[in-house]
Amino acid sequence: MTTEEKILEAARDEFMLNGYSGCRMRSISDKAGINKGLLHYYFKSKDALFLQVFDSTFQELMAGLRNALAQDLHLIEKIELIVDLYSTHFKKNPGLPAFVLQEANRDQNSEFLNHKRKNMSPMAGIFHTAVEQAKEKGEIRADIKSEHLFLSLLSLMIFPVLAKPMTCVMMNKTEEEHQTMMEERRAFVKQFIKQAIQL
Amino acid sequence: MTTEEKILEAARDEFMLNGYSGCRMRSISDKAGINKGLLHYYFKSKDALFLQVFDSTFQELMAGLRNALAQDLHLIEKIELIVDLYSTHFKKNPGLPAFVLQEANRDQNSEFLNHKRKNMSPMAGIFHTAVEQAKEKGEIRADIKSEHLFLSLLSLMIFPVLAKPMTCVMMNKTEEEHQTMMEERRAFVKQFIKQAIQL
DNA sequence: GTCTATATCATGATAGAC
DNA sequence: GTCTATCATGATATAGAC
Repeated sequence: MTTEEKILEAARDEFMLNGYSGCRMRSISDKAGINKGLLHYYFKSKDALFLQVFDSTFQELMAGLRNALAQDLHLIEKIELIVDLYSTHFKKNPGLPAFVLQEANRDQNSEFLNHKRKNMSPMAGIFHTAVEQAKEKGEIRADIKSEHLFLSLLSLMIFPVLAKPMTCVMMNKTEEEHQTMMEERRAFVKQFIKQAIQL
Repeated sequence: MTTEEKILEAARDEFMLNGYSGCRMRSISDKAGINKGLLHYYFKSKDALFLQVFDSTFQELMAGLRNALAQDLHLIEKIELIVDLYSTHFKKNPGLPAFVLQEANRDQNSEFLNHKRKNMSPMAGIFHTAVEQAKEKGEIRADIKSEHLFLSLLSLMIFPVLAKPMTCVMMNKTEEEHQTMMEERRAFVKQFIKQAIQL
C-alpha cells in the first residue's frame, strides 16, 4: 500500500466522520501513520485533498445507481436491484450518504456539483424511459410521475441511514435493534413501492 | 427585539448555513450587528450558544409531528396532516432538516440526543397504536409494520429537502423547477402512501 | 451592557535538514 | 520521500475601559 493510498484512505475516514470543517489535517496524518508535512507533499492543500476524496465518494454513490439503471430489466426488477444494492452498500459504509449530502450542501462545492451535471442528468432520463415503458405495458399505474417515483425510491433507502441517530432516539432503539430494522427494511421497501405503483 | 434575541436569530442562521465547525463566532456577531465580545457576555461559549440553538431547532422539528399524532383522526388523515405540515414548514425553512441531521451525527451531540429519548419515544408508540387500530378496522393491510411506515413517511417528506442540491443535479433541474416539483410532491406522497397501505 | 484590546491556542501551510 | 521546526493566520475566549 503506497503512502498516497494510505493518506486517501485515512482522509476518507476522517472527512466522512467529521466533515470538511470538522476534520483536521493532523488527525488525517495520525490515522495514516505519517507526518503532517507529508500531506502537503502529496496533496498541496486540504481543499485539494478533500476534493479528491469527495469526488471519488460521489462517483461511488452514483456508479451503482447508474449500473442498475443500465440493466435490461423490467421496472420493478430495476427498483428491487437498486434497493438491494444500496442496502448492502450502506451496511458497509453507513457514513457515506450523510457525508455526500452534507458536503453537497456546502456553498463551496456547488460549482463542483454543477460540473457533474452532464454525468448525472442521463440517469433520471433512463429511469423515466423505464417508467413510461412499464406504463405502456400496463405494469404500473398511469398516473405515477417518474421523477417522484425515482426520488421516493432514493428517499426510502437513503433517509433511514442518514437519520440513524434521530431514528434511534425517536423509536427508542439500540444500535443492534436499528440494524435489525434495516435488514427488514429491504423487503418492506420493495413491497411498499410495488403496492404503491401497481394497477 | 432584545440583544439576546438578535444573537439567537443570527446564530441560528449561521449555524444552519455552515454547521457547528463551519460557523464562526465572528460571522454571528456581524450578522447580529453587535460586537464579538458581547456574544460571550450572553452565552459563555460557542458550545453553549450552539446547544441552545440546536435544542430549540430540534424541538421545533418534533413539535409539529407530536401535535399531528396527538389529534383524534384516522391514520390516513394523520399521515396527510403530517405531509402538509412538513411540506409548508420546510418550504419556509429549507435548511432545517439538513442542520438537525448533520449535527445529530456529531459525536459530541450524541449525549444530548440520548437525553431527549424520554421526550421522543412516545411518538413512535402513538403512531403504532394508530396503525394497529387502522388494521383492526380494516382500513389498511395487516402486514404493514408501523415503524417502517412511520420511517417511510418521514423519508418521503424530508429526504427531498435534504438532498436538494444533489436532486437538482441528478434531475437536471433549476432552483425554480425543484420548487415546482416540491409543490407537486405533497399530493404525490399522500397518494403514494395511501396506495401502498390500502387493502 | 457594550465596546476595544489582547491573551491563548490550534490550524493549515512552508522551509529546510536528512 | 520523509521528517522537524516554524510561520502566519484566524479562531475562541478573556480583561478591562467606558
